[in-house]
Amino acid sequence: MSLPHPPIKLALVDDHTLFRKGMISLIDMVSTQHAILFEADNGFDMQQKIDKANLPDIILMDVNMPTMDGFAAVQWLKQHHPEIKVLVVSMVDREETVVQMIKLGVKGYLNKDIEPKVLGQALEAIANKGFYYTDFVTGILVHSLQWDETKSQLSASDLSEREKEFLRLSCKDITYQEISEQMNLSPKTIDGYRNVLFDKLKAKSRVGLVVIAIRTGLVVLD
Amino acid sequence: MSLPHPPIKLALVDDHTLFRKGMISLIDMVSTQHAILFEADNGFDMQQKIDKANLPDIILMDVNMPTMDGFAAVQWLKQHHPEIKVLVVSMVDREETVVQMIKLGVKGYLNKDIEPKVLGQALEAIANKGFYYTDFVTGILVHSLQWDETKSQLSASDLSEREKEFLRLSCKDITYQEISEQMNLSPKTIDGYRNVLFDKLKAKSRVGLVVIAIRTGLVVLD
DNA sequence: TTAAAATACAGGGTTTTTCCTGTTGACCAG
DNA sequence: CTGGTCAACAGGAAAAACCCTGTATTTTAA
Repeated sequence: MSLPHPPIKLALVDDHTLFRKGMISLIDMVSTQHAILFEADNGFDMQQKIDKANLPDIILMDVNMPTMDGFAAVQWLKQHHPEIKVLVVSMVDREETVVQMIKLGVKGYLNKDIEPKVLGQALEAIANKGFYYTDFVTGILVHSLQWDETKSQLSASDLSEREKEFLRLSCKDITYQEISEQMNLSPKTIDGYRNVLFDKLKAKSRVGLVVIAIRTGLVVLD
Repeated sequence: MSLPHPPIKLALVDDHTLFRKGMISLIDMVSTQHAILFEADNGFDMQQKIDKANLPDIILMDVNMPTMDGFAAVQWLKQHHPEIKVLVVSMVDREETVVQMIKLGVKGYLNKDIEPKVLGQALEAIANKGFYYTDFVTGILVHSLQWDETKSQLSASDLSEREKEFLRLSCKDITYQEISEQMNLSPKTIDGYRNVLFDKLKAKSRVGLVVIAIRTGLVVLD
């Protein structure tokens, strides 16, 4: 369980001093092949302490911090030092938070209540493979992809086949005139479909129709 | 590595007889606690052979099959027997295929060139935890979430802060008049923003703007 | 410092979208 | 057989979206 030969350069960004110190002592226990370059209280502090001539390989990042939180800090890193890998270590495990962080490109997301050896595994995996995602994170990712039919008040079955076809075409960069041609219907009939869908989806305009259709998964963009 | 006590009821859907037989002998090797209820050549065949009084716990499903492929078969199962867990075992590992299958709710996705013992682990995990996702699948999921700046010809940096704001508001169910008010600009200025974005995003209408913005990740729906 | 972008705005016209009311024929149930 | 619902369609008109040309100011880069 020892880390690879070139010492891994680490940095910690977390507003709780005690937690940072605890982390460091844990890392010391699971590995000798590492160096802590700096500790920071928040994203802003990190910006000040980061040394362009000696960048860390991995930054352990908290999410909730004053002044400049984890999201802003990761975004800044992505912009200015994209080669630095971020491992989030946070107490929050809300689906939205995890997904958002993954979207921002973090290489791992650990809950603060994990076993110390998992931390070692994560650091090792990120240093070698480039990422470390637990079953917990994967589960959230999978769940976030699946469109919960129950979560959406309107089920796809509330729409007729023809209405779904109209909705699909409404999400393309074409006029109703062209939609009527592709559906072999009069533009006036299209007028009717639009009106019933405005009512069913509670939209006020075609743009509303489009965003609701996409958000609820009724229409999938190609 | 033995499977849990109540024997797991399995079924296989794959158009290659030889592969099915091979799978079965492999499963026999890694476990004694299971029963193969039936084998099917494709989704349609599966529909015929499935016995409502004795449903399988897990179905091993191929993707590419004649008559009724894996996608259609999984969709049918989701509709008619949502309690059956599907483990995809396929040769294709295209990102889109994997993501699509996960969206359909499959509990695992294995490539056909895996080690036999991984198959045993997968079956065990699906029977117990309900899912089994390899690093391979997780990697694809993570990647599919991250908007590849290079994949998209237009980077977010090609748009000014004000233009991104306009785009964001354009994806709401409001008129340009209302957008102009929210941005504290004249409707005529909004006219200008629309025109430059039509040009930059190669859209022909506001709907085109919306779908491109969402597809490229320039705008995230709330 | 000077020219080129970028930003904000206007006039005025065309096209598309949206909304309202109303008709016709098909199909289904009492 | 008849009333009720539904899909398809129309006329007509107001609102919104779209398009083109042109101006003033500010910001940026050579």
